[in-house]
Amino acid sequence: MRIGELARRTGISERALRYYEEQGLLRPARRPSGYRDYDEGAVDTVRDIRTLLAAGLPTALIAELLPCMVNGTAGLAPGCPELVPYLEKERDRISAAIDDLARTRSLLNAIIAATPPENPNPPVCDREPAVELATR
DNA sequence: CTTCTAACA
DNA sequence: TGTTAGGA
Repeated sequence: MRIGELARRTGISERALRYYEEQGLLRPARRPSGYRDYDEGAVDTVRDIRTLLAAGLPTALIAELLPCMVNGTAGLAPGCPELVPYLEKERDRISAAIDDLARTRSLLNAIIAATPPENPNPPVCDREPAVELATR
């Protein structure tokens, strides 16, 4: 399929798809016309790329990881276990990030729970709202 | 009409 | 990343 179809099927802009190729994340074949030619697997690969990027993994690591997670099997393909240490490091970083967010959520929950609705005597705050608050 | 590369009021 | 120019 050409880039337009892949973009539609993944919801990722053509611009981003070309950028991923530039970063070594995708290696589409080329047609005589020069148009990129993606195989069906590209759809899933793009999903993995988005997931990994969203989690904060560096593109360089993702580029090495993708070819190591071939078929739908579990574990890295043979000849790839050297990546495990890096993956463990990313996993630990993500765990720490999750913990930080959980603390933030707890703090907000405490504030929300301790704030009575329709506060008749609001705390002092003379500043104007920075943004229009939705009234719904 | 679709895609390509290169570049940025 | 978006967008656009200038081509194929």
